[in-house]
Amino acid sequence: MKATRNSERTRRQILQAGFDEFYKNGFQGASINRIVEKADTTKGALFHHFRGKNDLGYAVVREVIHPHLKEQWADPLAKSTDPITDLKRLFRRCWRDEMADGQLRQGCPLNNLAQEMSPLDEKFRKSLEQVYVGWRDCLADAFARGIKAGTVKKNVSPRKVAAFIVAAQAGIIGTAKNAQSEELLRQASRALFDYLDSLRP
Amino acid sequence: MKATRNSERTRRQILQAGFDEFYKNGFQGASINRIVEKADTTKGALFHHFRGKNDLGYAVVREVIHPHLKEQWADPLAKSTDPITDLKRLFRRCWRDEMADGQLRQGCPLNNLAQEMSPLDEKFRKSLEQVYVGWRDCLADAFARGIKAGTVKKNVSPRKVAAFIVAAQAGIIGTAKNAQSEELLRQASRALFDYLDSLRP
DNA sequence: TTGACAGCATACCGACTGGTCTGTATTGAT
DNA sequence: ATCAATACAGACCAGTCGGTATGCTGTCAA
Repeated sequence: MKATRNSERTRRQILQAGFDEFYKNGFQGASINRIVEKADTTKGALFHHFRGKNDLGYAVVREVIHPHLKEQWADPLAKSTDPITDLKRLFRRCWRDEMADGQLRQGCPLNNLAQEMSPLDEKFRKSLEQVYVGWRDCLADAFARGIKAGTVKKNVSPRKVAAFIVAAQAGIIGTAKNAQSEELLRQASRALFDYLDSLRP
Repeated sequence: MKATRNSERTRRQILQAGFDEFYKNGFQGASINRIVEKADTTKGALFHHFRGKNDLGYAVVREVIHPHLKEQWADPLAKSTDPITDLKRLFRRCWRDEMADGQLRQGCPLNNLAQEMSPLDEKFRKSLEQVYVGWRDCLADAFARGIKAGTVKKNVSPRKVAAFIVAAQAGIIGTAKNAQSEELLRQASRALFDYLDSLRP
């Protein structure tokens, strides 16, 4: 029995437990029974707040993953006029902070879900793509400002660079996770930094 | 009833059906029942040739995915002394040929399995990592030869470049699959080509 | 105080899962 | 011809899956 009935709190607990379970086992490998157990509630609550497993998945993308990514990556770059410097700092911070608590093992929650679910469920794909679009747009805008500010070469295409950086980032995290190798993470990152530096005027 | 009893043929049918099913639904989403149905055989046959679902997965990586990747990517580069030119040609061929039959929808079979299974099963991770290591080593060797032949800048680190290219390739295919966009695939690829060109002497 | 309804708990459901077991047909060596 | 051993076939199993139906309980407006 709960301390006091609190709908919003229950919902958040289910969302968080869902995120954890999806992150750990993938969406298809995730178990609703384990989710409600971790959330310290029951199926009645879950199916009261969400229409089903898929719906919970969309909500996790929208209400857990997206805000987290936005806060961690998009917001710090929102007004940057020197994206190369700022990106390198963000990457370094990410490797240092987040790799400690399991990113190297489990990879990127967004990319994990995308690789697994986007071919299987169109709504999933669209939910996830929205996050990617936001991240790419943010990067492209930052590079456009960088060009204006003279911190980036004039003849680069912001959208092209943004598309590549997002892809490279996902790929680096993914291959490093499979190799379970910080060394590989560092090697690939240094190469990415080389690429970024090649965009300087 | 089969035309004639043929152990090797049955085994190959199960491997191929397993590959198809894993590729389409992911490993956890794959169904043994569907696999034996597609392979036009029964559970008896499957469990005669393989110890279980996981064992079939390892075999698919070893005997289907690895040889295919090797033939398609590693072999053509095995003796290259101008990896930048040859890689660009291989990439272009890949986008043209394979994107037609579902690579844009389903992504890279190796990377799909890696992202899903490597955190969940150490044997899976090692099987997959072997393929990645082969691909990276092949690339690194090609760049080392390129340096000697003067087609690549002297001061680049072959291993670093190889790690980055493999990661970028996986990332590009993955993000393009999620976006379902050939345009994104081309944008990111052109940026990768820019990077490759920056390694010229 | 009393309905009315949201918020949840629990028992339960059919479908399907990976895996086992037993039986049988085919094969190759002797 | 005989005898194992191999190569399956198909019934069967316990367990888990996502999802539902029903009913109780706390909350709050009237």
